[in-house]
Amino acid sequence: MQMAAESPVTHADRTFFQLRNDIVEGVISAGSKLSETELSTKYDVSRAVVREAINRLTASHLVERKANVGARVVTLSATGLVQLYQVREALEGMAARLAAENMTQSEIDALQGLLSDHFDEVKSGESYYQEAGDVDFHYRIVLGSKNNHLISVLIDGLYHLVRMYRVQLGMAGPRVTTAFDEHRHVVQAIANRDGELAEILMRRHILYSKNNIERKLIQTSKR
Amino acid sequence: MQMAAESPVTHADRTFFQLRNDIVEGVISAGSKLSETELSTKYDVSRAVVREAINRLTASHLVERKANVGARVVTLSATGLVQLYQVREALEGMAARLAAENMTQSEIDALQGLLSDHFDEVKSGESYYQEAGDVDFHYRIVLGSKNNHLISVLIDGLYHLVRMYRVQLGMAGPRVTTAFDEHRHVVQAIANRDGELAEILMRRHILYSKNNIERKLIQTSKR
DNA sequence: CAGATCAAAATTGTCGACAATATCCATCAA
DNA sequence: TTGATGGATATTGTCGACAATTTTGATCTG
Repeated sequence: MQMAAESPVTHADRTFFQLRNDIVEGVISAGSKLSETELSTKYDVSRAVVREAINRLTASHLVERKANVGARVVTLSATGLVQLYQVREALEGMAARLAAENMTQSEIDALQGLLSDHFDEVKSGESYYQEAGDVDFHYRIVLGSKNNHLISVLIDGLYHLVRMYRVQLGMAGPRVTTAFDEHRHVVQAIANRDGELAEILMRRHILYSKNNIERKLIQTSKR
Repeated sequence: MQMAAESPVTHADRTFFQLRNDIVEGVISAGSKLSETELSTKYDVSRAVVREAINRLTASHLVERKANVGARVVTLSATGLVQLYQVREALEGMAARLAAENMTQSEIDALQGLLSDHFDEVKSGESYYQEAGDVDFHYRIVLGSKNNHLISVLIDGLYHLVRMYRVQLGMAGPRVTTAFDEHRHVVQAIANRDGELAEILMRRHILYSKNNIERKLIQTSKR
């Protein structure tokens, strides 16, 4: 999937992408303060562009800002994770419903092709699956909804937070084969143009997914 | 309802609120270009604060920005309206479900009180209802979800766009009494702590609501 | 020692100037 | 007339300096 390469055109763009990546990957740790001057020397740009980058991150819910005080990276928590997945369930459920109505036949074919590629990987045991494959699957369906609001809220916003949770909790986990089956059923419903079923299956898939990552979170906090 | 008075603390805040209001109310017309210098003289602040205000509006989907070109107020369209309501259906449906689980008993009591006040108004024929009452109803349920993502996406984001459509299409319309009944049923489900039903009813309410406003849009475009 | 007070230091907010880019418009060639 | 070219104009992007606010921490007081 030619992942709509986000190419920075302005300094603020570039700084925004770098900063976002550093936050998601944990290079800048969750809950830490973002000093404008410090970051401006680190990324070698003026404070103004750092400010703009931070403002954009605030819009993605990766950073919280208080007037006259400054910005902090969000802190990860169990309740935060649950709330995030509740929103995902609602939005991606709707996305699956709309995808069933709006995806072109060739897009559906491509989606099925993607799935059988994954199947081969899983069978031959390579399968790190989760990260690359799962993301790709969800992206295609969200884009297939053809709903701009849905697309931007999820892809520009929530997904980065989801990834932040995954990365920082060290998700490589199992859940490969069962998730694969769930994906297969969703695609089947979309291919049948059954939006109602696609929504139900997608919501359930995300619910399971939440339970899985939540279990990890609890394990981690016990250690 | 003590509507969490958004009080501007910084110039950028104030400019953001003013600009947002001017856009929603149609003082600055849909689709028009936002010149930074022009606005900075109009609101009597520097270009930097105008830029920040515009960036925030971009995050709320009220304006669109292109690098090195500038920002424009979004244009309203039938498909845009449909897409907006699809997202509302998903998010507010989930909000109603969560509200049924998470609202305190006193919050539910207050919500029922609000409804019977509205009932008196409707019966005595005052009833402009739609704007004030409807907004209040939806706000309470979204807040009752206790889900921060849901709250911010809807209240800081989509609702302003919804209002923009309503204002600019001159919605004062009928649909008062039937909407009232729909509200009543949703509240009943929440009072019964039946999240599943609350979600279904809320989704249907929003669907009807969309059909109603869509009809107006078609009428308007015919004129 | 706990808490209040206040000046110093650090950080964010705002501004005007300059640089980089896009847009406009007159000129020219086919 | 149409379309291309290139320079003038206007607009956005970036910067460093100053203003306003918060935070720090040293001193004083009970």
